[in-house]
Amino acid sequence: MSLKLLILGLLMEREMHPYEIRQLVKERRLLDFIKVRDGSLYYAVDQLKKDGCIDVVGVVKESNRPDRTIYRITEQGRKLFQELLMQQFAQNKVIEHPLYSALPFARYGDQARLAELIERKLERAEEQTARMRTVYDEHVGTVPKSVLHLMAGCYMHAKTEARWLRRLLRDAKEGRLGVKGESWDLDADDE
Amino acid sequence: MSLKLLILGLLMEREMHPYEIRQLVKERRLLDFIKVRDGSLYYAVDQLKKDGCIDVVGVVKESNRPDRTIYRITEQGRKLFQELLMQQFAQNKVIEHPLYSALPFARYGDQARLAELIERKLERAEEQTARMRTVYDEHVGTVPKSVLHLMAGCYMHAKTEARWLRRLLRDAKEGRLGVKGESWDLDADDE
DNA sequence: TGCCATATACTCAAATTTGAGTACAATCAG
DNA sequence: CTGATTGTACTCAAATTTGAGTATATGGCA
Repeated sequence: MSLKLLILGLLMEREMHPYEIRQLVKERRLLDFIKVRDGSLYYAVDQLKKDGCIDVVGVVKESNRPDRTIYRITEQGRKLFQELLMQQFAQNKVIEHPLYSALPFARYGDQARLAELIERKLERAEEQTARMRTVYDEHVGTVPKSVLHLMAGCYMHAKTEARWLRRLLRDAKEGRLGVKGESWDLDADDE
Repeated sequence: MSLKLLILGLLMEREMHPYEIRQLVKERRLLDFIKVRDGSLYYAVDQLKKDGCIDVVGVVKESNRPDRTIYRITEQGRKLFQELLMQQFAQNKVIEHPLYSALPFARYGDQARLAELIERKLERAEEQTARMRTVYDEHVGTVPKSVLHLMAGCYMHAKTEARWLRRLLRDAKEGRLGVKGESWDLDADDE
């Protein structure tokens, strides 16, 4: 599981408590690319502990803040880390877009309303494209190239989505979603 | 949940039993875009029944085949369908690539091995691009345009992934993943 | 005829994710 | 100085997904 990889990866750098992991993920802009819910985080940490991949180093009681349990990665954990890293690179599952399950039934919905929703999605995708571009530009030269690739990938995918939605919107606006249609040029860059 | 949308959408056409839904999804090539595990399918059907969105029409006992429970969509179900459809178009979550959680830690792994894995991923992405292109071409003129858009989206995303991986592979092969690197042209179409 | 693979039609426990809630502290505007 | 918001650090039940298993039947091949 990718969250375990994330936790172990950060613990390779130094000992941490779960909340600190959360903070670090945010700080490094990884939150823009990887979702981390509190529940999953603490669950994953518990699993890792149970499997002997991380150890409790100690509990810090700072005056009147809640206790913070600090963890360290073990030898076992380093092994799992390597496995998960390779696994993540080895697995080959096709990414699924939420619209994929909706599009086949688009003709049953109110066309005008759908066009509106698609328009909003397009706006978001364009914002996302711009944001990812900025994040990328801001990190050039300061982070390892693999991280740059991560940001680049996010930008490219966002841009592709925008391009996709732009055409979808055109057809939606003209109420063509339900009719059998001819081909268009999938590779054209018609922005 | 998108699986419920799928089930209700197919039941809009006619009454069916769960296994038939599975078959239909396969037949229409939707399986290429949407994953449907048996467990989830039967679970979702149970939920829909419990919520009164579908009714049991009857159980067919064909000689010595297992019984097939046939379901029909209810008025309630049609309402939920509309809701889910709109929800699916309205939701705006960024797609997450499995590599996103691995790339930040790529420098801790064996570089040669990673390059190999990336190469394999690239091959798969190229195959997927070609397959999706074929699926698209095969369906032009015979399916509603929204379905064509679905296939087009899948093709475009696969193509983008291949373009992304191609550059990643170049850096991985030269062991540059761990070093701080300069910018490259994200929009170039260097195939 | 015997054997194996595949198709049919599910079931189920275990793992994981989700989403909301808890409890206290600090900070800041009015 | 008071009330509202935000930050810290988790907890937990319920929903969902996963992956494997079950049981029967059919078709093909040797």
